[in-house]
Amino acid sequence: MSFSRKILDWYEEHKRPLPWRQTSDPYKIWLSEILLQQTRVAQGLPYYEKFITHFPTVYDLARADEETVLKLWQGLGYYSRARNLHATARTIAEDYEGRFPDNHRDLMRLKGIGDYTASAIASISFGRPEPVVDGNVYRVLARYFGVELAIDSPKGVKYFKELAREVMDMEHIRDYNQGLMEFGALHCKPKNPECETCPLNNSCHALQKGQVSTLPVKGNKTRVRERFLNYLFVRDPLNRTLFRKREGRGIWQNLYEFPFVEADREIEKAALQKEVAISIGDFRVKDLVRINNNKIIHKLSHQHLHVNFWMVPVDRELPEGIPVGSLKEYPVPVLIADFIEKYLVNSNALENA
DNA sequence: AATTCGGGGTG
DNA sequence: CACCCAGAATT
Repeated sequence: MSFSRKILDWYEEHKRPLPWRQTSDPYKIWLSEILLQQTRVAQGLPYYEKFITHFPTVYDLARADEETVLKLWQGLGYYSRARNLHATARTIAEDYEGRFPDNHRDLMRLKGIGDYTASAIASISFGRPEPVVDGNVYRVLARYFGVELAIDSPKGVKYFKELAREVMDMEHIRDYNQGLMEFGALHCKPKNPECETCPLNNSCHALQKGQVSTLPVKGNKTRVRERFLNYLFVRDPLNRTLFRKREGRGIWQNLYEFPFVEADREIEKAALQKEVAISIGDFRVKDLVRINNNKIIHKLSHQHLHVNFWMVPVDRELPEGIPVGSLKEYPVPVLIADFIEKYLVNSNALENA
């Protein structure tokens, strides 16, 4: 039996009943694919339900404010996906009469849609014979065919894409593509793959050669940057505070946060007090008080954020102040959401600080 | 060709 | 702790 036939049979027996598998509506397929980029099904699933409920059609999403979209996306990470999702919804509504392109080339022109996602939508929604190559597919193909090229090298990317095209079943492309990914996610797992019960175990190259634990091969390892952030919870007599949209490049673009002082190392209270006196301008700043008792190290893929939150009481009303009670309405990074929840909602922790 | 975009689950 | 996740965009 062929490779693709075994994948299809396995999928028929083991597939999970996920909501985007009940339809071929390109809007829903597209939404699910954007949500699931670099994201596990279990983590993305509740967000899919939320988005479909709030935005049943692409027009509903196009009509929304970006801030509303970011708020719904809050907690999922890689927020450029949300911004691009919103931008593409508007493109589809305004320039495409609400209909998604039905082929790989035209899908690729839309923001947030790269080679993988274009192939996924073209095949799953429109039945086009396009192979998908995600992290799961890299693993299954590398092991089964014994490919030792690094999956994150240009040669590797090209080779795996061509290999995937050669072995796909274009007659059953919807189930084949989803089945191959599902097989990688549930059976041919990164660690402890279940080779004993694998339908491919009599012809898997890695299994015969003892390479299951060394394939696939990956090249670049990520370097982590250490950063030191001091967030300022400036509070005026009316319990208003300063809250700003994060602009420019870098993490958390267009999300909200408190003003902050960044240093190249852990900063002392006296030095910070000096900085704060400058940045708050002519406001009289009383004593700074560190709010968090324990060290906060917020870990991202490429950054370790060493964070302190400081109470900065000021003696008169802030013209740009926002009521503390309304902070929860803004889209914020998890780090800020956790702070608000811990110190500003269940608030007695703050009074003890 | 390398880096940089989050956050959470896993072993 | 390191690794991984239905990758894309930028440099």
